Amino acid sequence: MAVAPGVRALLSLHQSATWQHSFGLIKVLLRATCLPRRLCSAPTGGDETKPPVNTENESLLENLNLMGVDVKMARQRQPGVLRKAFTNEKGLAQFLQGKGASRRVIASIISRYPRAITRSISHLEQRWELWRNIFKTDSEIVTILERSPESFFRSSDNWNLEKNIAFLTSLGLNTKDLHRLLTTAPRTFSNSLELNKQMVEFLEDVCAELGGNNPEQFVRSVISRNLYILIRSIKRVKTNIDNLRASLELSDSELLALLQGPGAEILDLSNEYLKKNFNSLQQKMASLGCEKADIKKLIISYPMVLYIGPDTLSSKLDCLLAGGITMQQILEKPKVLDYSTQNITARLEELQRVGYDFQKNGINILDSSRKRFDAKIEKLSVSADE
DNA sequence: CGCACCGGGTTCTGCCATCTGC
DNA sequence: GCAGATGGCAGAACCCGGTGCG
Repeated sequence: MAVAPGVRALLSLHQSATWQHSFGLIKVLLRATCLPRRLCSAPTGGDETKPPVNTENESLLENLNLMGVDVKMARQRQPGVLRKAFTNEKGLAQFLQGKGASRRVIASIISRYPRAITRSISHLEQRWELWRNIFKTDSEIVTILERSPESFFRSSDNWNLEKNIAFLTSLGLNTKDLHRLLTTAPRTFSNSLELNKQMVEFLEDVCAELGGNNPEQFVRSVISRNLYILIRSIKRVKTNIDNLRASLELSDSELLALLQGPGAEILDLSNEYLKKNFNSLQQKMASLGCEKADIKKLIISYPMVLYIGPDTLSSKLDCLLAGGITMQQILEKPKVLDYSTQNITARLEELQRVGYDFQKNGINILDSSRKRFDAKIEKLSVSADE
């Protein structure tokens, strides 16, 4: 999964004369990449002199307005960019247009992440090339940019990006994993290599401390199950792990199994939220007559239950219980909690209509796709008519 | 054939705080 | 003291279908 060979050469070129450090380069770039007439904004009347501080670049504002950028929003987000003497809004717009972005999308990107207009064309080309190592088409990238401009533009360090790709690949993540990762949590790739390494090392340590014998596999498993893990702080993940262990009184092997299994999904919840949900779950279940062991069993077999907010969970449980389902059945088939309260309510009504017997048939029917559920109901209705 | 088990797909940014380098 | 770079935070589920087994 090596990065395209040409990219490295391009990168080192760029490194030796960066946008920020060479005014000469800026001028060359501007001449090369912008339209002839007022390529890029310069302060009114200003020559090469810096504009007075706290003064916005008028011609830049004009350009942005013409491009449909929400200048008010841009000012609110990154006021400093509007004061810059030299920017590359037109070059950026042309570049993105060439990749298939619409005028509206380009304006939206700049409005939400103004610093994008400080990136040079060569920087953009290099970065795009690196993303293209993972995405098959430009339009996929445009979609991500529209969704999260910051993920693409926040860092000016293409070398770091390249190193990140190499690092993540070295963990044994395949192309498909990287694709999912960059699609879902693009910020991961703008993290410093060091930060990503620290999280990986932390996870490896967790695995080793719990007696796991394959830390690399553990890390792959956690990342694959929770694509957001690398954009969380170690503190957050560590606190959640510690809290889970303490509140469930888990042994090392139980915790290890939980973390590399379904538990990975809840590691990135905010600490307070996880704690709050655990407490309210505990309270709710106690009020329904559950033992401590029941709670532990539920969370180990279905940690996603801790994802559900107190109100949602409470109404979901009430709804199931009111429909004639027992807590014991829910504990056996917790996946029914996956479905929305609305969905569950509607299904319970339909099932009641055809006289479905949960005691006899179990509750698995609630955990099925819409298609399968409807087919089942259809069949039950027919046989009831006979 | 019907069912249960199980894993996968979708998704998650936009703001603020803190440093750093000029 | 600036703008840039980067870390970190809050927010909060739902649904589908392949497959293998009885």
